[in-house]
Amino acid sequence: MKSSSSTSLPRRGPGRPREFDPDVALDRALLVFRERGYHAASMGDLSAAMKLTAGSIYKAFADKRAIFLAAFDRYVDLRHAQLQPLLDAERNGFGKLRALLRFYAETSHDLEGRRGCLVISGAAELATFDKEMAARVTAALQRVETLLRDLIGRGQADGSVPAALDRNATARALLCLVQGLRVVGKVGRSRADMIAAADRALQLLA
Amino acid sequence: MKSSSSTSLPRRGPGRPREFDPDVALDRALLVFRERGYHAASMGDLSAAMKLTAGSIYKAFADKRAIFLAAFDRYVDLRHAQLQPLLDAERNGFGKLRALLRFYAETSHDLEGRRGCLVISGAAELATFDKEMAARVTAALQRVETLLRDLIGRGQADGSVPAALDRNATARALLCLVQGLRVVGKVGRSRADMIAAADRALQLLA
DNA sequence: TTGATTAGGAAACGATTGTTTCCTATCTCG
DNA sequence: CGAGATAGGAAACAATCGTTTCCTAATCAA
Repeated sequence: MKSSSSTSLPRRGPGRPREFDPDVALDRALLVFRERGYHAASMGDLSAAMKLTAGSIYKAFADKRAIFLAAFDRYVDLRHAQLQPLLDAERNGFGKLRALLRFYAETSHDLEGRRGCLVISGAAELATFDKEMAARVTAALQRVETLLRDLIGRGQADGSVPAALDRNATARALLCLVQGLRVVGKVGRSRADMIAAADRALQLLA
Repeated sequence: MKSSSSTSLPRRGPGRPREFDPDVALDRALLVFRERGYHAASMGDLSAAMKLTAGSIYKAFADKRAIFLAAFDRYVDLRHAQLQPLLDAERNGFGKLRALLRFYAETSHDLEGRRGCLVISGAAELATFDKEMAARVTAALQRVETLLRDLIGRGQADGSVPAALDRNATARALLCLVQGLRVVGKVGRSRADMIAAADRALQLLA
């Protein structure tokens, strides 16, 4: 299937080669979707942000929905790519969990917080009547939940997290917490507020 | 200013009297907005759901945005009206907090969960470029946070919640948790999953 | 009654939407 | 080189959007 993820080769074949980097264009579209959501982002907005005419965009994407789906996938991948080194920098499970919660808090305040979360936009605007979109939202949430559960398990193995606590319920509760951080951060709270909330939630692991 | 909230009198004055109950119409519009969000809900959708022609709707509301704002206010009021008796049924602060978290969990699964939350829709779709909408979202979140903080304080007073814990940080963390329940519930998790997450979060008060 | 006023509703409105068309430019392949 | 194929981009496209108009119906004040 699609192996196109990031920095894939410009593709070899006949015809005039593409003059823009699809990932760069997608990063620009991503910002528009995050700020405006799906429906309020017009093709005009996307065209201006991507620095491409509508005609060129339609050569690369089937329709507006396809742009959003591609931006969505890229957004999810980028978030995890940004998070990973923060997790790697921590020694034990608890430290990694703290890093994860703080990552969400750090990206949920002020300017970066007001730029929204595509997962939440997709859930609110499209998931109800678009099964494929709903499946992607579910998968994106599941991915975070699984990561949380794995980190809890790791913490229990290395002794940094109490062995007694329910991994599944705790992972789900923390999943809700981080998604809530994104919601609350959309209307602009201070960094200190968000960090304090995340640190307070961390006490579920004490 | 507007004192129109619920079950206000049909208004006295000259001219043909209104034939529909604005609150009933608003309840119907509310469902459309919850399922589709703001932009994807067309006036045609609203007209059909409200059982009114567009012309009649525009007699009662300035524009589509005004319908959403009215539906938003009504949604927030209705949610608190549904929650209040559950709080009243509990004796101490901890019981009330448990009731609040479970109320969010109970309304965040399956059909009722897939119907979304207007606060989140408003935040994701409108708040970025509509200051008045952003203010309403902020106020709605603040109202829940304040309620949580008050209930924590009450619990600390009656001894059902540890006196040592940080009221502000805990209220904010629980606010994020319940908003996260609404996000996750949008793509349909089981009742058991949501209740378990809420109950697990409740251990922040132990 | 009569006049003023407002609601209900069908139809029409201009604007904007997402999308396509068409022409030119640039590449690969033989 | 020439044939085929694809990208870039301006302009045109049909459809849908939110909104208004206009006419009739129902009410209140006098």
